[in-house]
Amino acid sequence: MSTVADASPRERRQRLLTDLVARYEVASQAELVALLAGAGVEATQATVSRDLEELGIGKQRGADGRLAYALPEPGGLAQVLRQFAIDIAASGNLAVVRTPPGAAAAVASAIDLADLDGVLATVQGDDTLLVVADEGTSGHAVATALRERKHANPARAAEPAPGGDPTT
Amino acid sequence: MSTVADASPRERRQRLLTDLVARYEVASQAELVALLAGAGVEATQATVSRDLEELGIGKQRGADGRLAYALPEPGGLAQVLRQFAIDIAASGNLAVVRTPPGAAAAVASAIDLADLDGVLATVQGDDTLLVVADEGTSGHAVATALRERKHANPARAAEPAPGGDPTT
DNA sequence: TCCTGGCGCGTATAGTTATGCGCTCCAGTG
DNA sequence: CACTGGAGCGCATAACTATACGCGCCAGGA
Repeated sequence: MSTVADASPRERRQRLLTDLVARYEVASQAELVALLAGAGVEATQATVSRDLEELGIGKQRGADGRLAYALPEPGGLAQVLRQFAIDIAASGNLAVVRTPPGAAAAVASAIDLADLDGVLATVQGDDTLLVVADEGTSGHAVATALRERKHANPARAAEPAPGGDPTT
Repeated sequence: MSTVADASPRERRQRLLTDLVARYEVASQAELVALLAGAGVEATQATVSRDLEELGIGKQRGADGRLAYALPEPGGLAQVLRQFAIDIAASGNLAVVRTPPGAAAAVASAIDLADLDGVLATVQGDDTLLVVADEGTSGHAVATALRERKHANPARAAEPAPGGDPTT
């Protein structure tokens, strides 16, 4: 598929965009158009807008509260799972995730940080990790949730889950 | 400080906003205004815009590529560092991060996942982790980068390199 | 009490981003 | 070759967001 030698102008532009967004605090598409032009790539704001959508790039607040373009969260759980979770199974109140050797810890802490509903704790070895389900939940449910995270694309939050809410 | 009993209308509104953004995929401020109204809170789009800035809320791509408001990244490196990195020091080609007992692994994998420039690898114990700098980089440089991540926010800060002038 | 400064917010509008429409450039077919 | 369908993109503009400005409210000092 995407060979590096493949230099369609479209791909080149998008690659450059990703790079610009990662490296600088860019606040507007007009700015991106200018930066692209500076790199010898012509494009209009409309094209950039469409590219940003395809690349999954959004706007987040910088240190000063200003909006700046940002790549899709690289530390997100979905990303980690997609990269490292070879297999996700369940037994009793446990979900079991297999990973490449040495990657279990990374997956475990990503799960911990994601603070998923129904997850009580994680323990990991080298290439395997156990996810302990809360009482009232099953390992299967947790495994399913993890699989969803893995296959559903992005990092987002939009759930019914009326229980256990810190606010309000 | 922010007592729960403190029912300033402003604070109430912002709390509600945070909640709405966390729970639903909201695409526009007009929508937020409507949702607020539905919860009995009157506000205009301008006010919402200002609130979002204060709350650090940005727009990220949802599953379908559409933009939706999103809370500041909870799993991000900055967040992890702020929460767990007690001290960041350096010696030779190493940066040394102290954490609360047991948290070193989480910080290490967050750093791994962030894929920082100049970072070759990480090794961690229970409450300490070593970050090995690339050749050509120093432990001090890495430590500085980590401190910046900790104190600044997600995106980077820099100057447009190619003489592009983002005029307005 | 009157004055003064700061904060919060609405209004109006400038600034920014998304998108309907139509054109051009292929690749695949007959 | 001519024909057809689809992808990619620019133009113009609608949709959306940020902000300059001004007003009203409130606390502190004279």
